[in-house]
Amino acid sequence: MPAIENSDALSQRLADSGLRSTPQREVVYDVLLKKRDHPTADEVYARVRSELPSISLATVYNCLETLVQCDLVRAVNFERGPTRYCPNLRPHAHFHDEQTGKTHDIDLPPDLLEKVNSILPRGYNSSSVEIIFRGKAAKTVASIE
Amino acid sequence: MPAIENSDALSQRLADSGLRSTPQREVVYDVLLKKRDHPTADEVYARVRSELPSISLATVYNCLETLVQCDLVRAVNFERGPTRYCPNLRPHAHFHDEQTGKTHDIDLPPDLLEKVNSILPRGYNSSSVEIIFRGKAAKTVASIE
DNA sequence: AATTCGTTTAGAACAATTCTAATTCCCGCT
DNA sequence: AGCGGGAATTAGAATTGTTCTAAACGAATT
Repeated sequence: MPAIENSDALSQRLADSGLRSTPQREVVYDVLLKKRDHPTADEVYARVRSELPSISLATVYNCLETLVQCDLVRAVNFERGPTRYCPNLRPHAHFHDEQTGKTHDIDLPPDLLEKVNSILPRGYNSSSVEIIFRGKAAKTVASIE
Repeated sequence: MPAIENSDALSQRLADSGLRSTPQREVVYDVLLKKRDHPTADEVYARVRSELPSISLATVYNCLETLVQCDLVRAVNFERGPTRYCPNLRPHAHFHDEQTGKTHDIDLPPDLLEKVNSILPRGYNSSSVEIIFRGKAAKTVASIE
């Protein structure tokens, strides 16, 4: 696992952005790292509460937003519905299983992003690409959910 | 322009699904065809009203949903915020200009979808792929918005 | 003309998120 | 230690986008 993906990285990144490390931010980030099933803010709230019962939902939203700003977490929106959060920083696509509702990370080979970017006509300057598959995954597929 | 992208196609597709052609559905579809700037339901509502002043917002939502069901229109969700609607049926990606907020369609070369699909590990069965670019488009880029 | 069923409608309800204003917390300074 | 100031958290209200509900409408069918 890359060194960046642990809690020490958090205070580092926060400091870099002139922000403070707080218990709320740490627990929110820990929760995302611990169960990488692309939870919604509400789901994060529920999980964080078992550790920090007095945290408020607004703070969970604030913390998630902060983590996204610091590039430690990606916010993902397939379809209408709540935003989901993903601490996987490697370039990856999302596979959305329409049967189970679960979302799987699919690592992207380095050359693919190039190839995808190459379809952009002149004048388009892309800073990021998102790829979302929809379909059905075999039961046997190993996954972090 | 492909024959499917006109209003006659609408009653055809509706009939195929056992649905009726109505003035509301026609105007909603016309509005989407006429100005392809990926409008939200509210924006569609505003445009339709100039032609059909008594239509209700609920009906606009209903019609849009119907058109999506008939595969005449794609619903698109980048980021949180309202769903946007797109009558472009060709395989295409979306380029979201972060400066202007405008969304541009980018046609996909036939081999790209193959290439993209090929990164899926065994066991993943994709029924559709969505590709979203974010970035900045040069002012000079020609576009239907 | 009565029946039926799909469609439209207004408004209420709902879900997700953001805003507001008050409080609390932490840090550096005296 | 005590104080001032900015950052962070908080509860709850407000907002936004969408869906639901129940009534009314309308076109086709008996």
